[in-house]
Amino acid sequence: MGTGQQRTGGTKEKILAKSLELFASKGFKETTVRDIASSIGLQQGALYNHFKNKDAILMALIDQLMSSAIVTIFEEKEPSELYKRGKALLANIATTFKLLSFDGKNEALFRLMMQEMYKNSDIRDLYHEYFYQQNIKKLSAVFFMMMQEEMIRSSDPLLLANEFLTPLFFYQTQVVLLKLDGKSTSSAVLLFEKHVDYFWKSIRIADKEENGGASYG
Amino acid sequence: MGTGQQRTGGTKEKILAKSLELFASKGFKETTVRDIASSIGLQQGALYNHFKNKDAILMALIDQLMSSAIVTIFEEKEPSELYKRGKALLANIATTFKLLSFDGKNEALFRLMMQEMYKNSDIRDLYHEYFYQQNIKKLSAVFFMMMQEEMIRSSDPLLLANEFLTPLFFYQTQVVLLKLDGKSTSSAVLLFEKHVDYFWKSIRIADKEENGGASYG
DNA sequence: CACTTAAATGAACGGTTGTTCATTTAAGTG
DNA sequence: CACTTAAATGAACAACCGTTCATTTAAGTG
Repeated sequence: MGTGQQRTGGTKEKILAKSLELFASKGFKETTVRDIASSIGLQQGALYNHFKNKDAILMALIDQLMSSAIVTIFEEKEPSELYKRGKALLANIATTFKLLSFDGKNEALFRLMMQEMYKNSDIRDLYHEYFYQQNIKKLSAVFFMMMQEEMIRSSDPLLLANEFLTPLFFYQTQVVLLKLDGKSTSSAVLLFEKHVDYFWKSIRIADKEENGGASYG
Repeated sequence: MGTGQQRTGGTKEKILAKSLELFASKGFKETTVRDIASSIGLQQGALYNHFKNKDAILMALIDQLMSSAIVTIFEEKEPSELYKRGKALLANIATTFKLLSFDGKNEALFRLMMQEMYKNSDIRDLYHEYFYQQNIKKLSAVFFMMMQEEMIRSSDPLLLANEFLTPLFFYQTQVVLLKLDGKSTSSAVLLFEKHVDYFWKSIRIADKEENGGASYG
């Protein structure tokens, strides 16, 4: 007894994966336990060997969301290291946002979060704390250091962080929505890079005109 | 016969108003016909004298959404008139966004749209066409004229329109979410105005230094 | 082999859902 | 007044929901 034998063929993981897909595309309430079970070739009752109830499946997915790539935009380094990379850091963040919209699992987690946020205060807190606040704070710390080093014009770091991340978040949403209808995402995708260029040009200290010249004249 | 006598005490409107409230806070599927009926002191069956079924209520609300203030950010004037107002126009748009988050009905329509967008392609189309595309196009026309008149630096008008509207949309969402938890919206609200200042400063042609000086030195 | 036990079955349960409908109520019309 | 008709009632229905459970299956262990 108590040897904790593992006999599972990964059913629990299958349940989570299929539930995520279904919750993301139909919504939590609209997805029935029978939907989930039949999507992996089981009877409804079998699910209750792996989860206490339907809500427990959602909670397990929320846990996944918290440690997912969605909420960890930055690499593991500290702001005091990150700021040195300048525009390349911003470009990297933008690319991360862009790729997340095209990774199946992250996209589903994103859609789940967006839909249930308005009903579920746990998801709302998670969105606020991890998805928004944490990234905003870290990025404003980066901008603060860039200002001290006179890489960028000095202004409100928190505002700058919002100005930079906010459009990325919006474009990410746009891409996800466009994909739902099978529409082209190319023009939305272009905006990711255009935003980085535009943003960096508007904040950098234009001493050296590092690459492209001024766009007017 | 056929005189079309109106005997109603506005029940149909009550149904729509209460349904909107309930759909926005609990979701469409989660709201029962009995919820709606009892919220206006009726029995469930009475609703079917006014709407064919539950879906018809949602569709009626979608029609309201289409003509609501949410999707008509601009005044009725043409871009060739609007552009002359310069920064004041942008400030006005930002204020409109801000106020919409505090108007009960518009806020509810917004929440309904955000929740059901991912499941309902009608709402998704409406969001894309009216809420996003229409405003983006009109604003880029305005920016284009501002460039021709050398009020602002010349660049991609479509990009500029996105750069301006996108943060406003995000802040609007933030305010709505914060209000759901009864949290303070003051710092989010501040960002509306900060954004206008920051944005205008970064695009205007800095010939005359119209008000605030450069922020570094 | 016998024994244990995680996992799957499938019927069954109580509750809730959207919807229907015969009936009643009450307001407008001549 | 009598007549018409929109609106409200409240019980009822069939379908569907999440969940339970006695039972079976099958894999690991000694």
